[in-house]
Amino acid sequence: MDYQKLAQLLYPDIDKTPEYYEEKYPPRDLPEGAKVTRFAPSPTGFVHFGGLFPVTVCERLAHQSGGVFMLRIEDTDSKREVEGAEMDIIRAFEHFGIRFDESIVHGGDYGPYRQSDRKAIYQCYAKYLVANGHAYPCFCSAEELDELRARQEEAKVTPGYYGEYVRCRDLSYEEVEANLKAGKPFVLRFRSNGNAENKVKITDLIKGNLEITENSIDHVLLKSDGIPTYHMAHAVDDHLMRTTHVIRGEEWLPSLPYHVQLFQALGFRLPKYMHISQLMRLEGTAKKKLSKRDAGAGITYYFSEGYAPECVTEYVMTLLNSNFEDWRRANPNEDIDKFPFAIKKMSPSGCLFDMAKLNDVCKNVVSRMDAETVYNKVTGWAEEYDPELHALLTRDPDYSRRILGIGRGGAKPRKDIALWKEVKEYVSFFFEELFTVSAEMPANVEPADRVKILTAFAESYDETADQTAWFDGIRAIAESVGYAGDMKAYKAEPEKYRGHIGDVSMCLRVAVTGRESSPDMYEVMKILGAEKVTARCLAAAKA
RNA sequence: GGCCCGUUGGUCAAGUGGUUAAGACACCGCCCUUUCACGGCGGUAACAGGAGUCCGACUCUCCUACGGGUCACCA
Repeated sequence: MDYQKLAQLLYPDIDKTPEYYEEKYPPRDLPEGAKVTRFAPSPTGFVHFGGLFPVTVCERLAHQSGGVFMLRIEDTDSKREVEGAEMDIIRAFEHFGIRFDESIVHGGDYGPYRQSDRKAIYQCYAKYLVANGHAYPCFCSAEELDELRARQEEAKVTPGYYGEYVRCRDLSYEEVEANLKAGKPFVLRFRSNGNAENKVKITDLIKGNLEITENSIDHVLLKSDGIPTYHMAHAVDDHLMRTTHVIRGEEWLPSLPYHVQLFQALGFRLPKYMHISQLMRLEGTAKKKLSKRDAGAGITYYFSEGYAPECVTEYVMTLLNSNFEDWRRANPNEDIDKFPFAIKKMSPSGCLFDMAKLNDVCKNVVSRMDAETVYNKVTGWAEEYDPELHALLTRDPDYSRRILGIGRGGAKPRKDIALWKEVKEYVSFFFEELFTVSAEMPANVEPADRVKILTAFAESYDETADQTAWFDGIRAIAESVGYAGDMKAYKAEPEKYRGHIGDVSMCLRVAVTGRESSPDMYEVMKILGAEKVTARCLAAAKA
């Protein structure tokens, strides 16, 4: 068989050669050790939260080493494509501070960055493979393949197009020509020289040394519409874009031997591989892949809930590099990009997505922000997701900043807020329209005592008093109604008192804020002002 | 089912032949505090199971179990 002639028959319009592209996309001129990475999603209209993991690894590795990070759109499956999805992907990741150096919008010398725009390139290499006997056209119909699969399942053998089951591998030139003339569609298949009895040794930077069964299947390289499958596109694109590190989900591990063969057949140098484990969630006692329908699986969830992007990044980092939390404790205010990201610190096993941990990380990150930052971020979020809150906070920005600033900036900042969505509930009692008198009171305070306490406080509250004087006033009220003004005295002889100063404080807190948990009461009362404070105390006394 | 990857407390995890098997989240207790928080101190809780190698295995090998992935003209 004259493969050269067959290649010409199959792809008469392809006049470029691999040399042409090699020259057009030369090795990158980068410093020693610089990594070139890429994130390559399909524009399906759903941006998965899990994508943040490989993306973050790609971005860190590239930018930390003075390399390049690309975004390549893998739109070779027109059936799954969704309008506008490309921009959604870019916007989503940029929201989390991911900077792409090259992409369909950022440009770059190694494009096009959309696979549907690279058809001629793939076909050139397809033609090259045919010319070298590494690929052949297959005219089997979908029905024939279904039938083959059924037969293999029946016989309990590995399904697939390989070995004795291939039909089109050795068609003669004349047969191919006749099929083409008859207008029969064909796919281009890889002529595998692999043997399922053999193992290939491959090193994965995360998983370590692997021994995987050789690929013996003649996989499809080009679909009948001339568009490549993932595998072909991966080899051609990552070679031509000069990717040094292929970072992807571990679902690709089984096809790795095939990719190794392909790179060999194409004469490409193999890139380094890093396969990242999938994010899981717990269902009963079983770990399940975080799937589309789960809360938190879609990235838009984090927008609408009001997760600050730096909080999410922080959490992602704790899962990606096991020593990140230690580093953060040692460098609480350092820019996250200063963290030395290490491939070695990545876990080979999959982890569970832990919402509680995420929230804890959020609280820590938010607690480190100053009032101005919080104000700007919350209003920015609320503008889109909670117009009522936005209107409330922007009505009097200084008032809002004072509220959001309580307990902030000290050595032991409060950690009340994890998500912006929670801010409304948190600040609600500062706004009359959201405040409701609470009838709930500490159970161990007699209703009659409660009335006495609240009335006495309302009558004596002096908003000009300093914190000590203010508290002394409360202490005096406590003692006047038979409550211990000192916790130690109370603990020593609890039977001597009707309650303690803590109970009294709680009465005031509930009356003024409507809740059992709030920031520092002295600050809260000063911000609210004497008029509201006394009015609320009297209202609560009545209730 | 075949093939592949994985398995340290409820969760995330340190650990690379000899450790009282870190730390974080969650949970519980105590302390601090005017209270809720915050913070501090402490506690419950783990090497999936079985063989083997070795003076000695969480660490190495094998088997089993469990979990996950993959077997498309989808990525």
